[in-house]
Amino acid sequence: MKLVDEQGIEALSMRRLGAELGVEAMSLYNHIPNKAALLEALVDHVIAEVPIADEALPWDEQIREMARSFRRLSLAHPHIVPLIAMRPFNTVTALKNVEYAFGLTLSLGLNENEALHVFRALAGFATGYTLAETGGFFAEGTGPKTDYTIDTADLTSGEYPNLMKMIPVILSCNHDEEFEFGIDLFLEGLKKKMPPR
Amino acid sequence: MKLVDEQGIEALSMRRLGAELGVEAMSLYNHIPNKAALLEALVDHVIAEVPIADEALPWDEQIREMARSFRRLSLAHPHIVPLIAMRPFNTVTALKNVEYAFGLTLSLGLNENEALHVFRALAGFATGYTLAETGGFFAEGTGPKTDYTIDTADLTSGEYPNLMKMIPVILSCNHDEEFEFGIDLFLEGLKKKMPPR
DNA sequence: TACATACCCTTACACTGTAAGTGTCAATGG
DNA sequence: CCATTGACACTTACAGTGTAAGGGTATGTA
Repeated sequence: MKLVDEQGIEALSMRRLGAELGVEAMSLYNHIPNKAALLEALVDHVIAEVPIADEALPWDEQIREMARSFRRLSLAHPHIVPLIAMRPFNTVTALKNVEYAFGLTLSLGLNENEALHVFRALAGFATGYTLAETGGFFAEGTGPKTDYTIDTADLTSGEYPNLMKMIPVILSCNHDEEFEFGIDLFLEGLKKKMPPR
Repeated sequence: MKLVDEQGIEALSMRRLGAELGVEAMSLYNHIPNKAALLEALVDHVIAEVPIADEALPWDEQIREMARSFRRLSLAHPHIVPLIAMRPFNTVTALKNVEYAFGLTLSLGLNENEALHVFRALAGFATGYTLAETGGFFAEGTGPKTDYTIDTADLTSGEYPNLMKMIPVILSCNHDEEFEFGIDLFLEGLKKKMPPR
């Protein structure tokens, strides 16, 4: 984890990890079946840190807390976020969070199908947003520059008036606030779909 | 693209692509600077197919259409979805879609900051959901099986009552409908945040 | 004393992206 | 008409990857 956090995911090779541990690469195979399992363990380790929200809180505040925790821990290990986003939440540790989340959505009075939809919509937003954030949003210039890449400096022509108008807020945007805004949209929509209690 | 669609992203190596084209691997470098540019071109090619919605439609229907188109084309090239989700939308072709989307959100009467939030929330949901869908949702069994992976058959103990209750709907869930439900939540929340016109 | 287990090692293989250099056509300009 | 150029292909080579195969040794158990 230290290796990945400090040097990125492509720095994690069996030989390099071995060297870090003062051991040959092949010795690692006495502890892990293969590299895929190693990556899965990394994901599991991050997910394991996501705490269950305080069940005494109002349900919407619980949802907020879960999303915040997920994002906070993702941002703490940005190089692992693509791995997290790509794998289904079916690791040992993620199970307790899924169980909790289903309990929460079911308690809202929705039927099972709708409860599942709500969970997946929120999980989709949280992973998608965080993935984009760690990968570098459009026009923030953190992404890799290639032949196909556009630089904001190239947009001086009048072809993209709306985009030009947005550049200042893109550069000054507060991501914490933006993430909360996204959750707001969801929760407001959800409250409208919920049966009265 | 054909190679990736048929055999997965890891089947795309310079040598294999060369062989497919009846050419040596190094000859490809006369046309592309490096492999990263090749991948970026693939992403760009998919995004290029996402059509701008009919501007005569109501604004919420335009948003729906854009999200649907993005998902439809993503599902047509599932192995490329992780690449799409990881890169910022700053390729040449994606630019016109971003410009259009900003025009749409700005036209809702929101200020620029909020318009950006709305765009990113929707984009985050669409990419996150589609990524999860192509990667295999939890408990649908399409993900890779490793030591850390849970199988639904292992859940017979009473530790996860909510999860057990959800298994049937997880297996029978209609993803088209679910995606629409997610957009619903967003749009309902958005309508509540919008200034009256 | 015998055996099993845990853990490390070395060697080897097939594969990766790509730097460097060479060869060969077709088109262009003097 | 010939020289030069550029596009495009080739070969060779290098450092790096995951991991299969097999061998060594120290510890704990029967």
